[in-house]
Amino acid sequence: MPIKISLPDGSAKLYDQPVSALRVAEDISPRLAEAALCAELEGALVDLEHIIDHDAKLVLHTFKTETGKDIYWHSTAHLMAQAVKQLFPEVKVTIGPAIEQGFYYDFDRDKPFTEEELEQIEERMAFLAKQNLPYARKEISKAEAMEVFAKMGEDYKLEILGEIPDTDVISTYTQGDFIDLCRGPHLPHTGKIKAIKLLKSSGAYWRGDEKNKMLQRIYGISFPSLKELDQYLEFLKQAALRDHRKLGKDLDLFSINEDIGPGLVLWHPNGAMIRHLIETYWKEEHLRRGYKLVYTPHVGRANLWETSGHLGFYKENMYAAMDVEGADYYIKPMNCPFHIAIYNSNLHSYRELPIRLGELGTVYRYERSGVLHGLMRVRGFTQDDAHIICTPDQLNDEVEKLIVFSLDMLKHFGFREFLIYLSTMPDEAVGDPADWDTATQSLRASLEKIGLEYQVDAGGGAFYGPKIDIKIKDALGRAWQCSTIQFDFNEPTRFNMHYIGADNAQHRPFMVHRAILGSVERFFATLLEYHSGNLPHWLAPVQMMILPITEAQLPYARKLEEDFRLKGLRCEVDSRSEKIGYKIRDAELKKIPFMCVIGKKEEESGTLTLRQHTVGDLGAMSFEDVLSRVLSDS
RNA sequence: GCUCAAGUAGCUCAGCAGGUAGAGCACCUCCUUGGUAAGGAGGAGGUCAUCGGUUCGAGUCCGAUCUUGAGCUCCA
Repeated sequence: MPIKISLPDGSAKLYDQPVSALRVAEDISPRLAEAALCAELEGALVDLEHIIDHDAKLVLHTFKTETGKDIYWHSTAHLMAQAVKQLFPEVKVTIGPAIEQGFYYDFDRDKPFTEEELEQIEERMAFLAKQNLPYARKEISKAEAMEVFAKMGEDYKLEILGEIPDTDVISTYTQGDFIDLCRGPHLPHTGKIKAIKLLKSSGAYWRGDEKNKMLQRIYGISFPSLKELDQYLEFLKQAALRDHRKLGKDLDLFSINEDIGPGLVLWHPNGAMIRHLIETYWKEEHLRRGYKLVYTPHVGRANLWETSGHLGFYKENMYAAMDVEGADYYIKPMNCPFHIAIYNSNLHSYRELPIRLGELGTVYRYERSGVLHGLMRVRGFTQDDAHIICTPDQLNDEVEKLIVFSLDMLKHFGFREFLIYLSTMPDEAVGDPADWDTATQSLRASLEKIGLEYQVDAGGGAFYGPKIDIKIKDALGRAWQCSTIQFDFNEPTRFNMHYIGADNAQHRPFMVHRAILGSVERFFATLLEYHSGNLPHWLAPVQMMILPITEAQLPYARKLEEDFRLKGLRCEVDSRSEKIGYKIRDAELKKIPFMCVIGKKEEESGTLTLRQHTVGDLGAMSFEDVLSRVLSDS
């Protein structure tokens, strides 16, 4: 009875006796056999050496698939551990997984690895790679494994082994003189690893717990060719140029001042203009969708925060109380208690619901000094916050509208790729688990109805309710949370919120917290990085620079400036006594979307010559043409 | 908060066998009035993050503090 191996393209191969995955690859094409890194058999990942002895679906992974990259980098991590053990035998190995871009391995060592040592390790890795050492899998019992790693003094491996059930089969992978506890699979041999770069080293706690010992982590990346490595290093270089902290300085958008305090942002005129444009658009969109805008204070009495539960659940993120005539006041870390107070200031009928209260509310949270990062992570920031108070049967509809609203708004700013997460009940939570389940299902149903791909973050919800988060990526591909839609079981009860139902009885409303941009600061940073500072022209602080060729055109330039401004265009005149090339260069570096060159010709013919940032000369056109072109949204 | 690294003019950086600071750009003045990414000359600008120590003498060595960066942990 032949063995039938089904392939992803729908075809199949028949074999009379068991074959290795590699053999199947060879039979498909020699090139595939060369490129193949590991195999997936009926959804389970296995080595290429794995012998297939029954009918099965087979997928071969190369460096082109995520799984292929994963295996490739994981094997490189093992190679790094081998090199480190050879060079520094006293070091203990711990764990070394593949990550989104590369891999790391944590080592227990007294002192950090220096740059020179990283180079040494990198060289040793290249040397070992060239030897084509096979990654040999071996399955042993837990007892045997304990003995092997105890003999080597690898305490961390023993700790990991200790948590594996006694009956499980343990696998080890050995390449050359290095043996590691590992589930696998791995590359067939080290020779597949052609280009290696160790990027940085830093401290990392064992198992990510700051109570544990700090280990030395080395990050690296590898590729099947030098060309791909060079491309990646070039990408890192380009990403650094798009860093919002650099752009913020270059374009004079914002600063953070040591004397004022870390994590506290100063918005310069150009940055403030962009923020104003974002916020104006935000307000208009919210009014269009039935939101009511509110304003609330920055501080509130201790009693308020006790009622809300923040002093119980959120105190470590709040700043110390300030004394006002003997009463404690806290600066707000969230806006919700204030919005609830507005709701509670009146009696509400079910006919009024849903009520949607929105505010660009500035909050202050204590963040540990080590986590601050440009505008991405600060101590004072403005949330585009809103609270939706609705009846239980309005919930699904509201959540759905919210998801659509969020995506629409993010798309309007140019974003196209989103990571969506559904976060469920954490260990420490308030509310009835049955309610949690209902709300979580509602969030899930909305996501599925709209047809969005999402990941479940089990236990990642807030203490007060489950949530949907939408993240967007920065220049380096790091994801930052923007939109968040959070269900709240906590505060409606604590603040005794209610509405009068059709039955003339009091009912508890449902409440949803939500932010679309997240924080204006973080959103602004991701926006800058996404567009490399070349903002869509509706967001540019200066949309057009008027450049007179000589001082003789200055009066005409001033007149145009005024005319354009009256039409709602943000423009300025570069009146310096410099050559046109110099003024163009300057406007280009400032990433101003349009330049309007005014010379003798233009003044006499009444036309304008337009130039677009990064595009170049667009030729002569009329005042109206320039206007419509510059004011268009795209 | 933890580990490591760094902090010199508005910006980017040089200076480090310890002998009281330098470049380019930006800025100001003057000359030049020039058609699509830098015209020329001159000038001004720094208690070398802060505080303390070692030394005849410290940007340079040591310590503490503050801030920044890369991670860890945590989050909008």
